[in-house]
Amino acid sequence: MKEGEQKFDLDAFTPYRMVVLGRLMSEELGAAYAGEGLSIPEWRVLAVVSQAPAVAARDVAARTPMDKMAVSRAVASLEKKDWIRRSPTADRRVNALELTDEGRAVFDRVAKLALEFEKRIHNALPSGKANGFFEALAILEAALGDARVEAAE
Amino acid sequence: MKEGEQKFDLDAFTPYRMVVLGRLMSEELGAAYAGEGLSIPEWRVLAVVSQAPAVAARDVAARTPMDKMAVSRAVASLEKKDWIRRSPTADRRVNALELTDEGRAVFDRVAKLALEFEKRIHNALPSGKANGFFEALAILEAALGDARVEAAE
DNA sequence: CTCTATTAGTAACATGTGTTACTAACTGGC
DNA sequence: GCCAGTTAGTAACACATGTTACTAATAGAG
Repeated sequence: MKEGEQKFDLDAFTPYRMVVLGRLMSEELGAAYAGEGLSIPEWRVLAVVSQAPAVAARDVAARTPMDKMAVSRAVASLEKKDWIRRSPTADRRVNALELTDEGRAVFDRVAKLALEFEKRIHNALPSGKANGFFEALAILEAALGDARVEAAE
Repeated sequence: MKEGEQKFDLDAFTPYRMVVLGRLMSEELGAAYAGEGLSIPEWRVLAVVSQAPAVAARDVAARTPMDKMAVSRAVASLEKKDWIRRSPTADRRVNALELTDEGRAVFDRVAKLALEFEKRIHNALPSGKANGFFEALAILEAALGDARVEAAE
């Protein structure tokens, strides 16, 4: 190796590994999503709306890594399938979002598969390692999230 | 909660957290990539080619989560910028890929930033936690990768 | 040799995603 | 009340990405 040349092993690079692993997981789950005709943004919207009744689109954007445009698209698509209902609120710019019965049924089926998958992940990790892993995840989320907020100010 | 309704907290869902965290990291690094006019696929190609002299595009595809079309596009773009050179081989379908001097220089600068970022990640994790985290990553990669290969057979 | 099956790479199309800019609606100061 | 500034949501555009199908080249069976 000449002077100044960087040695670099992509396989040992953490951001790369995180992205690839996240992608592997998404692909696994893709079967569950796609089987119900759900995209990932749509699934995220359903997940947020299922927890809080009558949320607004902006709340979904605040609770997920989607911008308001992505939420808008997902909601429009979900409404077309009659899985979500929009109703007017006092603030006429805002629509309250709710699951329809059918939307709730779809969400329940996918959530069931998602929870099974989550269990598989936990089982794959030897007991004792799992806790450390999730703690480390939280630490990194906090470290990077903070850095990002600071940079935006 | 009515009968059969799933309780589901997106923030505690590991695939979601992995994807979001990977994305946060990519955004951090985006400054480094974009500062040099590099996209992520291009960066991956540079990283693979920097390690092995005269690899073929198919090898890049085999070593990364990119399909051959993604590699083709990244290589075409890198060649236009004169950061990669293609030379013919005995098999006339295949081109041997190599970094140009300028390509090597760009790669070295970005790799330097990437390694600094990697160090930041390690420093963010309390000593003792870091090893467990990377071991857990490897376990999950193996578990999911295998499942995926099986499914494809 | 030669004919079929496979492989490397790309073109063309469809789809998804990010970005900017806009409209309608609201808020708060005056 | 009224106007400047802000917010919710969407439209329109550019760009990136995935998918399918194709071409050229090679390998391998017979």
